[in-house]
Order: sequence, then C-alpha cells, then structure tokens
Amino acid sequence: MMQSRTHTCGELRLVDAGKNVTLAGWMENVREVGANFAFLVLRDYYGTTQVVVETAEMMGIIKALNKETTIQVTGTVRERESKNPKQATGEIEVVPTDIKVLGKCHHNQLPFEINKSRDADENTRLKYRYLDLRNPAVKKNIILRCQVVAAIRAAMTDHGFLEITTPILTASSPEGARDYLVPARNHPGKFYALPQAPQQFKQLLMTSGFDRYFQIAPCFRDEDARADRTPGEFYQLDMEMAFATQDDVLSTLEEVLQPIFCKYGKYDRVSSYPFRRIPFNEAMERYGSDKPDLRIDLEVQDITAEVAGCEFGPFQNATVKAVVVDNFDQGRKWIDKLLNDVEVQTGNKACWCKVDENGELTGGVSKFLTEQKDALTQKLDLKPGSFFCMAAGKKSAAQKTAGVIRTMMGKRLPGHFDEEQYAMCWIVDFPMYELGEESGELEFCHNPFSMPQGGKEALEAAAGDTEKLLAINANQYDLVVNGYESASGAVRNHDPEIMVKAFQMVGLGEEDVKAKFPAMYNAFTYGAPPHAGAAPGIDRIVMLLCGEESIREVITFPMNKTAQDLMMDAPTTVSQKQLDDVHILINEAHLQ
RNA sequence: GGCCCGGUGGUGCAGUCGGUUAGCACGCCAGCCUGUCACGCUGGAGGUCGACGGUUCGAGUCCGUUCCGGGUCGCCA
Repeated sequence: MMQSRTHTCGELRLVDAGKNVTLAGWMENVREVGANFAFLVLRDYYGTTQVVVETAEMMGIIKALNKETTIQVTGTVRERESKNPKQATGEIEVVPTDIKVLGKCHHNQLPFEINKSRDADENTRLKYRYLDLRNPAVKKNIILRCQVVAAIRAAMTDHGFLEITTPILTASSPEGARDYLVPARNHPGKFYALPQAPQQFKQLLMTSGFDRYFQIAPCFRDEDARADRTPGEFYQLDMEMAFATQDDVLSTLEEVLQPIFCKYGKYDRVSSYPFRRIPFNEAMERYGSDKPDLRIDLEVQDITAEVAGCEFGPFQNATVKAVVVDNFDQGRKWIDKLLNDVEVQTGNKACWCKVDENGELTGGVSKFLTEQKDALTQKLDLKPGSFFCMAAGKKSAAQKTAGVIRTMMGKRLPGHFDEEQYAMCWIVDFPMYELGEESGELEFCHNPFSMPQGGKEALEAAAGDTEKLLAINANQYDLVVNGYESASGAVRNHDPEIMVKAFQMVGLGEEDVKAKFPAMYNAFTYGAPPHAGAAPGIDRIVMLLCGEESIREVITFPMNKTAQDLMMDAPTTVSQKQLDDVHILINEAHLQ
C-alpha cells in the first residue's frame, strides 16, 4: 500500500527543495489568483504547507472540493518565488502531480470559520467541538495540558511516587458534594456513586503500606458550574505520603509544581519556593479571602475601633473594613460602578470616602465620619487624594466584601496589579470547626479527615466550649495561585480514637464515624501510618498556565454550564428496557 | 432558586428619539485576476431581529411573560 504521507505539513524547508513528497491534511484555504493558478493551504497537526496549483487538471480537482476536505497531495518541493517569513514552511511550496481526496467535507458553509472559532457562540463551539479543536489556537491548550500531565507524572515518579488507579464505581460518601449515582442492576434499589475524589482509597493505600501514592484522578461532583469550575467531572493530581508532615507535602508539591509553572506558564515570573505561608485568619484579615491574589498590592484594614460612635446605620455593632488607595483620580461614575459591582458580587453594600486637597473627608459617607476623621487618618495613613472604600457587617461578611473591594480596586486602578506573573502562597491553619450559617451549630469547617492541631488533648481541653473549639485549627492547607485555589490538602486524622473525638465535638459519635467511613475506620484500627497529602486541580493549573479565564478552554470535550454535552447529546433519555434492567421508575411529575 | 449581562442572515457585530427597502465585516455562490499568504476586484444569494402577548397608525427598538446561553451568589467535605 502506498504511504499516506512522507512528511508532515510543518516539516518542509528550503533544503528539501527538489524532493518528491506526499503530504496529507485539511484544505484550510484556497486563494485563486488566476484562471488556472491558485494557492492551497494544507493543514495538519504539525503546521501548514502551501500547495501551488498551476494546471487546469489540478484546478479542476480543487474547485470541486469544499474547504476542510482532507486530501493527499503528491508533488515536488520548490523554492517559493515570494517567501513568507511568518510561516515555518514559508520558503517552500509543493507543486502537485496528484491530489487525492481522502475525506470529503460535505458542507460548503461551516458552523464557524476554523481559525476564528474562539469568537463563535460557545454552544456552537461545543456542539462542533471536533471542528473547534481543528483551530490551532484551541488545540494548543489541549497539547499543553498533555505536556503538563506528562511532566507531572515524571516529576512525581522522580519523587518516588507510584501511580495507582482507584475505582470509579464506588460507594456514595455521605457528606460533601452531591454524588453522581449509578444504579446497580444486580442489586435492586442500590446505587454505586462516582467518586468525588479518591480520598478514602488513597488513605487506605497508606494503611496498606504504599509509601507514596499519586494519580491523575477523575473526580465527579454534581454541583453547579463556574468560569473556573467545570460541572460534572474534573481531574486532580491526587497524592498522599505516609509518615509525612505538612512540610513534607508542601515542599514536595513546590518541587513538583513550581518548575512546571516556570517551564509551561504564560508568564516568566513565578514565585520561588518555599512559597509564602499565610495562616487562614491572617489571609481573611489582610486580603478578605482564603484565596488572595497576591499580584494586587492592596490590603484590607480594620477600622472597627476607629469608626466607633459613628452615626452611620450599617456601622452600628458591625465589623468595619477598609481598603485605601492614594492619589485617587477617578470620578463619581467609577465609584458608583465599583459600589454596584461589589454589591452584585457579594450581596453587601459598600461605601466610600475621599480626602480632599485640604485633608478633609469628602463625598460618600464623609458626613458621618467628622468625629472619626483623626483616628481614621492615622490608622489608614490618609493623605490628600486618598480614597477608601468600606464594608461593614458581621466579621466574615465584612472581610469577604472588603476582599472583593480589594480585588476590584486593585485590578481597575493603575499601578496596583502586577499581572504577568504567577504569585503563589499556601494558606495554612484552617479552622477545624465553624458555626453553620443556617443552623448556628458547630460543624466541620472543611472536612472531617484532617488532624486537629494538638490532637486528642486539644479536643478534650476544648470539649463543650464553643469558643475554644472554634479556635482549634486543622493541619489543612490550600495552594493559591493568582487568586485561584489550586490545591487542597491536609495531614489526615489516622487515629480512630481522635476521629471519634472529633466527631463527638459536632454531636456525632463512633457509630457515625463507622457509618460514614466504614473501610477507613476499620483499617485504621489495624495500625495506620500518620499520613498527609493534597490534591492539586489539573484543569485549573492548566488554565492558569494557558492564561485562560474559562476552564472549558483547557478541557478537550467540556460540558456546558448546565452540565450538558451538546456534542454527544448527554444526558439523554434511555429505553424502557434499560430502565427496567436497573429497576428505575421515572416519576413523571418531575419531568415538567 | 436569586441577581447581572446577552439573544439581529452560516459566524461575529451595528442599528440613534418607535418611522422608507434592517446595515457592516467575515464566510458562501458566480465572474475577473499568474506570486498570493487575513490575496484583491465586480456582482449575487442568504433574515419570521429567541418565542408569545401587549401598547401604537407603525415595534429589532417601548411594556409584560417566557425560553435559551454566559457570569455571579447559593452550592462546591
């Protein structure tokens, strides 16, 4: 059989002139410049090559074909009369002796132009994702993702980690996100669940004596999407280390991930490691967020004491935070937009004040702050031209609102946002417990797998005292890159006694631990190693490396916001036979 | 579920105060062009302006309802 190609479309150079070659690819474009004279751009994975059509015979073949048809071109490489320095193969062209159609494109009108697919409506792109991916600008993110995953595997292996796969069909876990369920045909009324993370399996692997585990693991969570959060499924670099401390995990991930940001990232500047470690409480105080974007140089300040006695309603019995900038020269329109956007994003109102050229407070809520002026001036280091935006409310609401103010002001005002870099930090010392927003009861703050700092003694000393319990931190940490939570992990609680104790603090007990984590609890009674791990999000890291703002740009076949695969038409109805097999009865009342 | 933004030929967009035949770019079709490379030039086809209802002599434009999409809050141990 004849070779389908001798070279790729990105390969030929001037030195190849005179060679007889066969190329194969897509007809990207045809430029007719005369009756029997045209330039055809042939594209494959590797690049594009110009084919020059000079005969009536070849012209006849080309003119009958739609763009995006795949063809095989056999011919001679020739030096171009006019070269194109912008193209890698721009010094040569191929003069065809034979053009063979491999796969006809039956559509003379595509849903979008391949090279402009990124501009097309997202639904159309997703429905025709196979065409969208023909666009080199779209494809390059997927290629980068592959390279990053390969680099991660190599680095983890170098660090002595074994890649071990864990089940996809498993048991529903009782807390956390909503599960994806799979009906069990052989067990009427019972369901498998797709794992939200391989959390319990990796902890069991530690108990089994595998010292260092990792996996590029698919995770499934049935929760609503965001720009940086794909619905349904996503990938994590799931990793765990036995007999390891928090520092062991952090330094391992720094050694693995930082060079990858250096090598594959869009920006040249990357935090050197060890990355800054910021306790959760400090992050909330200074940045109003547990995922601060450290590329912004502004910080949140607490002015609760300074505004005491102020008549302004929202400041009464409230924590008040402020973000200050100097040399402010924006108008009222800018301020109103800021306040409006803050309210839209946080649900809380913000207010503001300026300092005029005489050092007097003016605008916004200044009339309420005349008596507080001196204290504020000192605390916030106000100068003529200063502007400060404030948020008030319960402590955490004021912090979070101020955090949004910080980000918006930092990104919108000149000189406060040093964008082109990767700024990393670890957020550490997350609280073990928190008060539920609705219930008001003590709950696990993040997850019940973490080891409370101080262990059993700390729990016993705090038992029954909500304030003390709220002050207990967990050995839990997040990696934050440019304001995105990029990894989350913890030193695990490997001691059944402490697990029970930790559960007792939230009104649960041994039976609950056994019911929720039966395998893990039992396994830990057979001698468990202390262990710690984390799970960096692959999609989000690749998104950061590509400089993309939508996570869908780094996923090969993404679902849309409402968790539909428009290309494959999923989810879809199934036959009655299929439903019967798995003992499912559709409740018609839910269909409308 | 709440809120914000959007929906106009195949694609991306413009459309003023409600007023003639709904414009522009790209793509498509035809013709011309022997050195183009975002080829160029001439001509052409292609639209129930998301849907329904209302106001009006007259609605892409105003009002109401609704559907769809994106963003965001809730949610994401």
